Amino acid sequence: MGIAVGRSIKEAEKYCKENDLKFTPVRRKVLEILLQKNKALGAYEILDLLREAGFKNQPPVAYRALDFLVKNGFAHKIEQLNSFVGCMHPGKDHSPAFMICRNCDFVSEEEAINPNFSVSKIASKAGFKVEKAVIEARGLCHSCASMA
Amino acid sequence: MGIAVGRSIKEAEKYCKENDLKFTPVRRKVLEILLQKNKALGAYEILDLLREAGFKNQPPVAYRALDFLVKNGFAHKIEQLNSFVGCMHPGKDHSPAFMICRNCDFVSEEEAINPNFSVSKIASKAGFKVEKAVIEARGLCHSCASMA
DNA sequence: GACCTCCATGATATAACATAACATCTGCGC
DNA sequence: GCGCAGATGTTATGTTATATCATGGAGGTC
Repeated sequence: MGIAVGRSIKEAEKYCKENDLKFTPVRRKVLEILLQKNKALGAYEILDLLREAGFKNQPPVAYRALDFLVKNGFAHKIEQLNSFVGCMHPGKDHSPAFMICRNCDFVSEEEAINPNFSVSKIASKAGFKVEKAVIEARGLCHSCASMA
Repeated sequence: MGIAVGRSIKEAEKYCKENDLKFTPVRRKVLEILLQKNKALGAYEILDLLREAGFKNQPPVAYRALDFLVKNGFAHKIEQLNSFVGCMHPGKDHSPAFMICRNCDFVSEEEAINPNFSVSKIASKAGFKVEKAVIEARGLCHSCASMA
């Protein structure tokens, strides 16, 4: 396991302990999978990896764990891909924006909130109260762009 | 048919003529449905409405028409809902941001590009070249917020 | 007009993504 | 021990989307 992965897992564990959440074996394993693969994975890919690791592999197993991780900020769903990524800086209150490379499928997570950039600004013009913003860009990552 | 709907259909027709695209009966009907309902519709809802209108109703019928409309800017896919909306100002080159009301399901389309707001700004920090940006906010629309 | 090509449509099947519903187990407070 | 709440096991099904191959129809070319 990579050092960064281990650290993220430990942070998740700590956060759960502090907030009375159960960081059960399946949940931990799914988070490990997401962090280790470091790319967007579909629920059924995760399911396969769970089975390989000796867990049960009916769809609800993966979806429940993913719900938990997403709800608590340890993972995010990439709507365009119907897939999931581990969160690179859990715990922090954040507003992620995802950059999805159409060539290599790598997904990078950036911070979307800064003084010049806020979905709420657009929304307020429309009298809309934002609770959650999905920002996902498709294109080419630095390394794929330089190869082209 | 509403006046605005008729106008949008006419614009689509004109655009297709100018660009050598075939604005066929199914495609026109799907666009009409989207504009008339003025809300996000799933492919299978559209399929039902097509059947009622006397069209064939296998899934590819709807998906093909939707692909055409989305590709040419007459409609957009709302990724969070796996559904589709007619475009409020087709033809114009634009960067839409959607506001989805969790209470009434109404979807409004705003313009996301302005000097202070650009996904590309976030992306360039990461060396990422954006080709398409998905921006979708969930929350409460003005009228639902004021009722609460 | 016969022929060809291109794209749209028809039709069948299946893949991929997600959840409902209900049973069982487990940790924990009482 | 008992009951509660949340997690997991299990079966079934619902929902969204695409692959594939056959057929049709408009327009160009000879």
